[in-house]
Amino acid sequence: MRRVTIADIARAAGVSKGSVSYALNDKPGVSDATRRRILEIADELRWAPSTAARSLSDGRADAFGLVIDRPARALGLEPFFMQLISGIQGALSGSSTSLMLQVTEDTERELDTYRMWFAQRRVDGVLVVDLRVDDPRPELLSQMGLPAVLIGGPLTGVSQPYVWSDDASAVREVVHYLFALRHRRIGRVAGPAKFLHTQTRSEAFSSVTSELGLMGCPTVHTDYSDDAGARATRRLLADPNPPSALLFDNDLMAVAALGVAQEMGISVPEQLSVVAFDDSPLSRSVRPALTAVRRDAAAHGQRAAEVLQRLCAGEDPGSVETPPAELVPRSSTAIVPDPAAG
Amino acid sequence: MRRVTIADIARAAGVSKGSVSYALNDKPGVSDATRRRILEIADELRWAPSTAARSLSDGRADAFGLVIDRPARALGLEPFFMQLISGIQGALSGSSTSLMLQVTEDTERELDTYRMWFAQRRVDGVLVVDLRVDDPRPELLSQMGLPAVLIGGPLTGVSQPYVWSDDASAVREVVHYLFALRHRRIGRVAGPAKFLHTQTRSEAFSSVTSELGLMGCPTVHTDYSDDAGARATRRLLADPNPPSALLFDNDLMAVAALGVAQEMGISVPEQLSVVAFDDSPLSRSVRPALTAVRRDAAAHGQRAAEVLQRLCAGEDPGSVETPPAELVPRSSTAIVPDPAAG
DNA sequence: ACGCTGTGATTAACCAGTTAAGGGACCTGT
DNA sequence: ACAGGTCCCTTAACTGGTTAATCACAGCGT
Repeated sequence: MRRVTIADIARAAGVSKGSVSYALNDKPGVSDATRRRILEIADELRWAPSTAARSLSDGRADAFGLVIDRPARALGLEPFFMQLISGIQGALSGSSTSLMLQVTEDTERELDTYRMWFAQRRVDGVLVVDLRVDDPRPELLSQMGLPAVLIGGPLTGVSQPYVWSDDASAVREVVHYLFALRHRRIGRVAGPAKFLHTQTRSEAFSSVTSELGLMGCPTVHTDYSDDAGARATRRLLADPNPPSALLFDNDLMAVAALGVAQEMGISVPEQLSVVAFDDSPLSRSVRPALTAVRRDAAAHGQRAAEVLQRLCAGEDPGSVETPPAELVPRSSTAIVPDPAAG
Repeated sequence: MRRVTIADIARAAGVSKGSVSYALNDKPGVSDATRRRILEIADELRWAPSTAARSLSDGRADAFGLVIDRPARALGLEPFFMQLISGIQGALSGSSTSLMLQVTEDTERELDTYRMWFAQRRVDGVLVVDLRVDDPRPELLSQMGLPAVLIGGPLTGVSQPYVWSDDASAVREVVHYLFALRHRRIGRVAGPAKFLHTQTRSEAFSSVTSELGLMGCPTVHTDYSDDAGARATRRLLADPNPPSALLFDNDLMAVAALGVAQEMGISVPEQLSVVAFDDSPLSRSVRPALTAVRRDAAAHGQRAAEVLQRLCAGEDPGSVETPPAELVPRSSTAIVPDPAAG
C-alpha cells in the first residue's frame, strides 16, 4: 500500500502540486470549484500529510514531549502520571499533535533527551513535571529556545508559563481539619525533599502547625515507595509521644501505614488518623477507607497541554491555576476523645 | 539558536554535503582523515540529524507507536501499562527511536490512530496491547503494511510476531496451589470477556477445575474497577454455598474484595483465601498481604520492543515467550481446616 | 604512451511538502 | 487601444538529509 502524496492528488485533479497545497491548507490562490474538487480527491485517496515533509519545510514537528524522570519501578504505582497523560491526550485530540514520551533514570539523561529532541526537531515543545529545587531544566530549555510549560508552582524567576494548583492551601485545609478533630500532634510523611511540591507542602505544613500552636509536628522524607512509607510510619509511631494523625504525600504510603499500624496494634482511626494525598480508587478500596486530598491530575495535564499549544502558536498564554485539591473525608480519620470528658 | 545542518559542517570542513553524509553514517566514500575531520567538526558544532529530513529521504520515522484503548480513569490504577512503557523505553534507550503514545477512548479511534500514524509516516511500527477476541487490529495493520508486534498470546492466524507469557499455566498453578490447601470451591473475578488474556485465563481456569473434579467454580466478568470487583465479590460470597477462595484478575479488585469480606464479617484468610494477578507493591502493602501472581510487565515491554526493532530492520524475529508469571504466596491464602479433624 | 582500476571526492536527483515569484486570461477605467 | 489590477494557476526554490551516478586523479602493468 503505497502512501498517497499531494503529487498523486495533483495528477488526479489535473493541477499543480502548489494548487493542491493551497487548497488543502485553506489558503487563497485557488478557486472554490478547484478547491472543492481537490479536497474531494484528497478525501477519496485517503491522503494524509507526511509529517516529515511538512516538518522539514515549516519546521514544526507536530508533537509535544514529556519526560518523566522517576525510577521505572515507581512509575506503575503513581496513578498521577497516567492521569496526567490522559489529560494531555484529551487536549491534543482534535489537533494533529502527538505525544512523545520518555522515561529516564536520571536528570542528566533527561537533559540529554531535551537536547536531542530539540536538535532533531522532534518536538515543538515540552511539558516539564516534578519541578525540583534549583531545577536546571527551565533555564536550559529557555536557553535552547524550546517552548515549555512547567507543571507545578507557583514559580518565580522562570521565563516559562506554569500550570499549578494550590498545594499549600490543601495542606492547610487538612491540618485545620485534623485540628478541629482535636489532633495536636500531626506527623507528615513526605516525598523526596528535592521536589518543589514537596517543599511547598512542607513549608505550608510547618507554617500552619506553628500558627495553630502545635508543637513537635515532624516531617519525614521518603522516596514515595511503600517500603519507605512503612519505615517512616514505624519511626514516627515508635516515638514516646507519637502523633495522633499522619499526613502522607501519596496513597500507597498511606496504605502501607495502615499495615504498620495494624502490626503495631494501633487502631485506625480510633488511635491514629491517616490522610493521603493523590486520591486514587485505592483510597476508597482499602479498609478503613482513606481520607484523602484529591487532585485532578487529568485536568492538570489538559490545561498544561492547552497552554503549550498556545505558546507554540506564538501567543503569550500566561500561567494557569487549576482548582485546588479537595479534601475527601472517609473512615481513616476520627475525632480524638476529649481528655476532659475521659 | 539556529540549528546546525550538514551544510554547515560541509562548509566548515571544505567538503560537499555528500561527503559529510557518508562520513557521519560510517559509509565508504571518504578517506579516514576527512572522516575524522568531519566527525570532529560535527561534534564541535553539536550537530544532530533532523529527524524530519532523514525520515523524508529514507522513509523511516525513528519512532514506535503504542495505543492504549482503556478508559482514561482506569489507566492510573493499572501499574501494568507504566511498567510496560518503562520496559519499552529500556529497549529503546541507546537507539534513537522514540515512543509515541496515544490513549484512546474506543476501538474505532484506535484504528484511526494507526491509519493516521501510517499515512503521516509518524511511526515505523506499533506495539499492540490488550488483544481482543476477534481483534480487527492485526488484520488492519497487516493490510496497511505497518509492522507490528502483538503483546499477548499465544496466537494463531496472525501474520505478526507476538510476545507472550503463559497465563494459562499461571492460572493452573494457582488453582493447584489452592487445591492443595484443600479449597474445593474457587471463584474467579475476571476482567472483561472481550480480552484475549481474559479468555485464556478463563479457559485454563475451567479446564483445570474440571480436571481436579471441582464443581461450581464460577467466573464473573468485570471492568477491572474496584467497584466492579467489590460487586462481583459480594455476589459470589452471598451464594448459599460460597467459594472458599477467590482469584482476581488484578490487584485493585482483590483489595476491594478484602474490604467486602470485612464488611460481610468474613475473615481473610481464615474463611476466605484471596489471590491477585499483577503483583504490584500494593499487594504487599495491604493487610493481609495479598498472595499474588507476579508478571514482569517491564520485561514484556522490553522484549516486545526488541522484536519490533528486528522486525523493522527487515529480519524475521519470530515470536517470543517470556518467563511465566510466578506465584508469590503471602498472607491472604490459608489452608482450609480438615473437616475430618474438625 | 595508453588503457585499466580503484580511491576519494562532487554533483544532482529525490523524498513530500510549503511558498515566493511569475505569468496568462480577463475585467475595468480612461 | 492600452495600462493596470485581479484572479487563478504554475513554476521553481527551499527545508535537510540520503544516495546513485559521475568525475578527477593517482598508481600500475604492458
